[in-house]
Amino acid sequence: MPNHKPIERTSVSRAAMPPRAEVMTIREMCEAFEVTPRTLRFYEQKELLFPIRQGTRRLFTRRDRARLKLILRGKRFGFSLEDIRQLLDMYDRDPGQQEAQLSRTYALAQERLAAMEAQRDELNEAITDLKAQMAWGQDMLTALRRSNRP
Amino acid sequence: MPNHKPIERTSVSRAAMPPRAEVMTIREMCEAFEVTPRTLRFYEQKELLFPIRQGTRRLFTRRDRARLKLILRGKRFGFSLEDIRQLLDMYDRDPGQQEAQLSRTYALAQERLAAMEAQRDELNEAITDLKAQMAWGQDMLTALRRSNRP
DNA sequence: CGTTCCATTTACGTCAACGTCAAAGACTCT
DNA sequence: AGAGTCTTTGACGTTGACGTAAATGGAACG
Repeated sequence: MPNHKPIERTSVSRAAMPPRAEVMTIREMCEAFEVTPRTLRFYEQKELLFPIRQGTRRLFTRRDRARLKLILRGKRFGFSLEDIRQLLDMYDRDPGQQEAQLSRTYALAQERLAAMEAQRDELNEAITDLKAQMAWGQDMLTALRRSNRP
Repeated sequence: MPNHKPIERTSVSRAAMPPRAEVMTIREMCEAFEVTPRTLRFYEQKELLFPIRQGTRRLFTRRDRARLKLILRGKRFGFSLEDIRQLLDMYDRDPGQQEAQLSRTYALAQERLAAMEAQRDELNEAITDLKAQMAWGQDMLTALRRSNRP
């Protein structure tokens, strides 16, 4: 029985690094952001992230982390990955057009907001209707039970 | 120029039928329920509908119409077609177990309701957050505009 | 040097509810 | 009999965001 405690192989080198590591491995990223490795590779392939390489291994920089934050935020709002890519791209291309970029982003956000509110309203209508149906079913059930075993 | 007015080919035979036609053609169904032919054929293939045949053509009975109504209602509530099929099947199998059937349906409806409410809550949170982000962006924009052209 | 354990690459699979052809009837009017 | 207009069947395509499996590679531990 070699060792009980799993050895943290890279614990020495990582402990020697500055408190907030410059780069993170794929696994560290996964834990930090609650995503799978597949997701990170997928995002790289879709040009949403650009991890550097140490040999063949990916190392995610602060930039990648900032981007991933934005990606996950965008997803919550219902933006597609393609939408998000275009936005991030825009900010990357020329770091001068701040105003134009922000106003473009704002416009897209407005669209999204409207869509989300529409969806919520539909959902609420459906919920209301379902509740009505259920009330009806409830009554039906009571009546049935009464007649089945009085 | 043969005729301007499009002739209703089946107008005679259909006019001869009782006021509320016993069966409907696929096209009539599509118009009545705002679905495509593909949808109706798909539902038949999935054993949600059972139109009879006149030669090769489908004729949808009152039963089909009742089922379709339920199918579309179920869809609004977020039930999958498979869920719906099972429910309809259940009611079909033995028209005796009314109480058991209704109570099963009620239970499923409760699940659905909970899911829908959860989804709505998530959506609402996202909406709130997006609005917050947008307010921030709004401020940013104002500040940028002020500094860009004062 | 061998074992272990990651990581990577590649590529096909998934899921739902249809959409979108294409080819071949089928019906009716003329 | 031809023309025009449905209808049907069959089968592959679509969409998004990954999941999953297989084969390969490399690094650290012992």
